[in-house]
Amino acid sequence: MDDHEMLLLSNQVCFPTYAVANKILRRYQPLLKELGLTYTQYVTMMVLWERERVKEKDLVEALYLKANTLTDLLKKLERKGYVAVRRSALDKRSVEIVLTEAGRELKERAVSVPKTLAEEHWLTDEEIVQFKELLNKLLKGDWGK
Amino acid sequence: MDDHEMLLLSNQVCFPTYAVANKILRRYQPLLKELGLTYTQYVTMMVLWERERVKEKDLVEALYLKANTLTDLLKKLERKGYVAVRRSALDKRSVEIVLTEAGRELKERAVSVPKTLAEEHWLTDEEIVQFKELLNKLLKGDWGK
DNA sequence: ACAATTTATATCGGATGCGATATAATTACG
DNA sequence: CGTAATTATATCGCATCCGATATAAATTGT
Repeated sequence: MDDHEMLLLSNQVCFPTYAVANKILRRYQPLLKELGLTYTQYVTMMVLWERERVKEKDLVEALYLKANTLTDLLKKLERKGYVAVRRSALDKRSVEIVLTEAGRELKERAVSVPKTLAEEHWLTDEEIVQFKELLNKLLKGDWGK
Repeated sequence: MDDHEMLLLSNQVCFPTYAVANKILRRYQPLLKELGLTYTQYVTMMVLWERERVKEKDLVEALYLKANTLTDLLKKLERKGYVAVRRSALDKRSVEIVLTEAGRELKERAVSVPKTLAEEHWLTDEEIVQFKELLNKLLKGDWGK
């Protein structure tokens, strides 16, 4: 591949990944709006629904985000009453996030989101498996710090 | 799959897509900083390097973005001197974007970006083909408007 | 013990990205 | 022909994201 070709949009992997991520986000937004959640708030809640209680640090790892991105987001989730945020007693640098009763209740309503979207069959079951394997390889790779 | 499983982060397609897109963005940023471009400005310039001259409307389609996202971005690229933005004479609603000489020169320096990243081999050649096919199917799908 | 380093968050500023809404130009149509 | 509908942008406000930098607490090394 020569220099010219290297700069063609169609030869990039980054570009369609970025475009698909944006497109997925746009599809989720109207559904999440009914729950009063943004997309990042939604995936954050997903971790809480699985674990009930996590350190901010573990959340950062689980979501592949940076701590500063989560700081504000957690405050917003706290204002909405879905989580409690408190300094850990054991390690006063650390922050613990705990699911509240309201947060637990939200889960019941949230089920409709993956249900609705699963019915749209963007990919076949086999393609989904393939796609997730590739995405995982990219996520685990150590090229992005 | 029951309701509980449906809300596991590990069963989502959206989540790793979103995480990978963010990770890719983070990897590009330091390289693009040397060119004085942000990621979206970079992909916009890619279209210009291919076509020399486009309508804003066509740019919106090519980049899978919304017009309002591009309006500000184009002004910034214009301030940097890489493009000229003008109302079309034929259709005064429409805006034409034209690559400038400085924009053309930028291309020479930009080649280093895909070159550097290609050397990092995030995926094998075969996986890249597979991945792009899946991404394309998702991009072409009519579920996201 | 205690100075130096590391770790976990918080703050700030810059750049998106989008929906909702507004505006101006063009097209459709009765 | 003139009004209604459509199209292409522009504005505004909100919610991310991130890098750089700051701060406080814990850990390490001597």
